[in-house]
Amino acid sequence: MSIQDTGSGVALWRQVADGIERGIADGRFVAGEKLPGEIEIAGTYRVNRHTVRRALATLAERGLVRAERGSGTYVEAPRIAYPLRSRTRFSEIVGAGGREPRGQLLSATDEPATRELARQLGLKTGAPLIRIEALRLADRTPICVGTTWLAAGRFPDAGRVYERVRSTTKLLAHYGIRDYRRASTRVAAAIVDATDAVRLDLALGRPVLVVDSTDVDADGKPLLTTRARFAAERVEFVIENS
Amino acid sequence: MSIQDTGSGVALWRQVADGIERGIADGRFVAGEKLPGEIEIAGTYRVNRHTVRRALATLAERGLVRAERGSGTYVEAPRIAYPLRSRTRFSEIVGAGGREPRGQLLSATDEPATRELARQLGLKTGAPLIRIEALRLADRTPICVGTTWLAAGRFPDAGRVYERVRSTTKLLAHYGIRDYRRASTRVAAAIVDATDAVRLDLALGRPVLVVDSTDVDADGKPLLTTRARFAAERVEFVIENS
DNA sequence: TCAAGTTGTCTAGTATCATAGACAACTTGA
DNA sequence: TCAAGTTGTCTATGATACTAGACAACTTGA
Repeated sequence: MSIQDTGSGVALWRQVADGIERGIADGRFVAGEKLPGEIEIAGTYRVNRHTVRRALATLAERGLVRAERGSGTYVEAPRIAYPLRSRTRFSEIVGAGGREPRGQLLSATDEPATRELARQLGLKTGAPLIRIEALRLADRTPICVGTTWLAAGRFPDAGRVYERVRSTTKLLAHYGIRDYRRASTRVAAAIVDATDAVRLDLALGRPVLVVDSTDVDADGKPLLTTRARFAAERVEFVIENS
Repeated sequence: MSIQDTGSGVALWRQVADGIERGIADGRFVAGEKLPGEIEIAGTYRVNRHTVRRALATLAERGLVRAERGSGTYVEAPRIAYPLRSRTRFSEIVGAGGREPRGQLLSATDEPATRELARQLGLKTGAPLIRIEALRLADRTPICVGTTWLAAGRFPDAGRVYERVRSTTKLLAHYGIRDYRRASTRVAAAIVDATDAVRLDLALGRPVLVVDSTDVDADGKPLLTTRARFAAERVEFVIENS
């Protein structure tokens, strides 16, 4: 691993951080596993413990590791590369990464359309909607919480259906919609709120990626609109420039 | 070119030096040509002139540029022409270019042969090997990092011997092997990894030439196999069609 | 309950990094 | 010869990097 003396123009903490990151990248440290203690790392790189702490701090800030006081520093799961395409299926993306996609219904309620929701769905303000809150996981790691609104008239009992199929794709198929595509996607970032923090198993103050999207059928008619909150430290979006 | 603020762990003078070196490497500055003045360089990178001077000083120390008081700073270093022959000696090649060849042992460890290594060395999978990591320089410029594997049975204590003689030729001579030749050579290219980048004093993202080769004795029996990573911007391979 | 081991936080000192300005020494071209 | 432009050297100041030591806060397992 051999670190260079100071004078190389690359800070020691950066060399240590790169070394650990490389260890994670090529599997020397597995996700969930405990890293060696700070004192031990300092020994192997022959630097001060504070220098190791600085390296770990940058890795923690980027979500690659997580420090637990009194216990140790643990490797976090690598981020899922999440392509944003016109055909975006959570199950396909997670499955492609060799992890098992899961869905979990949190709640299904009725509520009237706000003006903004009505506009996105091509309905009138106050039209009856079904609001579905769902948690999506890869294996046992929560990835995102999504709130989906559908017109109650077109998709009666959508909540109960979703509870059974646990997938948006299958939900729409149940109503005879074979194909759909993403009409628009907007991405923003925010700090997780207390409710989502519990659902996503995130510490308070951590960032989330907020994705607003509307799916339409083959004719371009709006089917549903979704606001999803992704745990930023577990996902990175990939935009393909085609 | 975009230089990062301080805090990235890479010193500004290093970023400037890398930028200029890159300019030389991909031909923006040609050998013999005058670089822009220090004040102008400072302007384009938005740093102090002293910072530029430090960057140029390291490049001068490595022989890439030469400063002439009152006149300017000029690009020196042409690439080393590195012939790939059946008799290939690093020390001879570098010495022929009027530069002093140096070798530096990075590590010497024991490890069992993988199937691939065993095949190349004519041994059984799992046979004990000695793995030597060495850095090779011309004057003070790192040229390549090589990982060499030898059969531990035939070359006991090879690590300690290499540390003393710092040359593959002399290492083999120590075991009574007067002559050897290259049996096979394969050349590939890759992006430098973080560890080699530090060793080769290369900026991240720069290409390396990866050379896999096996040396055999006069009878054609494999002696050692090597995977070397050459700083692509400092070397060009010459294949002589004879 | 306790000891050992871990991460978190604080103070302090030294070295390096980066900026700023001034002037000397030298080269080049008019 | 002279002016403009170049690199070389000096002093000075503040910010950052690295090391060192001590202790607090916490977790784990015996």
